[in-house]
Amino acid sequence: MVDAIDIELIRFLKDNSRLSFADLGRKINLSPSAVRDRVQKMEDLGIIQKYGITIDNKKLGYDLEAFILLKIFPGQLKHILEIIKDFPEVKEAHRITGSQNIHLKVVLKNQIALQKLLDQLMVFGDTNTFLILSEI
Amino acid sequence: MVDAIDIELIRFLKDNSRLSFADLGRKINLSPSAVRDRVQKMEDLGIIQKYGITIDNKKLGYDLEAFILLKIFPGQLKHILEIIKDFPEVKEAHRITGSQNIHLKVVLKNQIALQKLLDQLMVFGDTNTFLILSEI
DNA sequence: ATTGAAACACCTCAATT
DNA sequence: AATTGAGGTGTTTCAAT
Repeated sequence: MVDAIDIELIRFLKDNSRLSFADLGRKINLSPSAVRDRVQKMEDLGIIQKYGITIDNKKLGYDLEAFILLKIFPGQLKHILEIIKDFPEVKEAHRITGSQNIHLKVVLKNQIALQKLLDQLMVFGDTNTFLILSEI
Repeated sequence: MVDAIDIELIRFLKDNSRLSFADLGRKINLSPSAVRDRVQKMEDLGIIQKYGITIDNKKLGYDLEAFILLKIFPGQLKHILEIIKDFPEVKEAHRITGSQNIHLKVVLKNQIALQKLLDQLMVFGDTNTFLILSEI
């Protein structure tokens, strides 16, 4: 289904998703067409889900990043699952195990924006916020 | 520094980083050269940090994803900061505020792999693990 | 900062191995 | 599955505005 060459392709695309099929082929000694077939196969199988970019949010004026754990109040879970991705500040949302049921990664301009977001989230459950100091 | 057109370009590239400059130009009515100059400017400024892909780890046999909060033992922080990214299971690592100082996102084949990872991390601090049930 | 044009590279598809 | 070759498209560079 996926062989060692596919894993190599994934490795190079993870590092730079804008590499051309020709460039990828040169790196692993394969023709552009063969590379194309393999990449398309992985797209069709849903192994490659998306080609994206990483942005430096600080440089765009979003100086605050945080993880928020939510312990949703009884009966509110279905509702919050429907609306959580409509918050533009929420970049990632996961359901998790434990006494807290939702894990968010949020990006914000400043503490005031965080406060406003927490005010909104408080309606649905108890919040536990961890500010991100740096990437490692 | 960055104007509304740059933000538009970022928006399209976030959705599909393999779009050609010509395609991007068609979407926002700009010449390929102009698009290229703007994108390169954002790369040079470090606003665009990386072109990457999103992988469906489950389809590659990595069925387990988790967040791990670490409360590092006194004197161990410097050491773990140096080695944490050498763990192949660790996909993201952040320093955070709170009584726990490090937040990890890890991807694993199964519970046994998680157990082995936790055994290694226990040396440096107390661990608190949240399994990821699903993305929202 | 943007446009336009020419040379070059790349992508795609079909035929072939 | 991979390669090859051909036609169409995209990219790059540079001069001009």
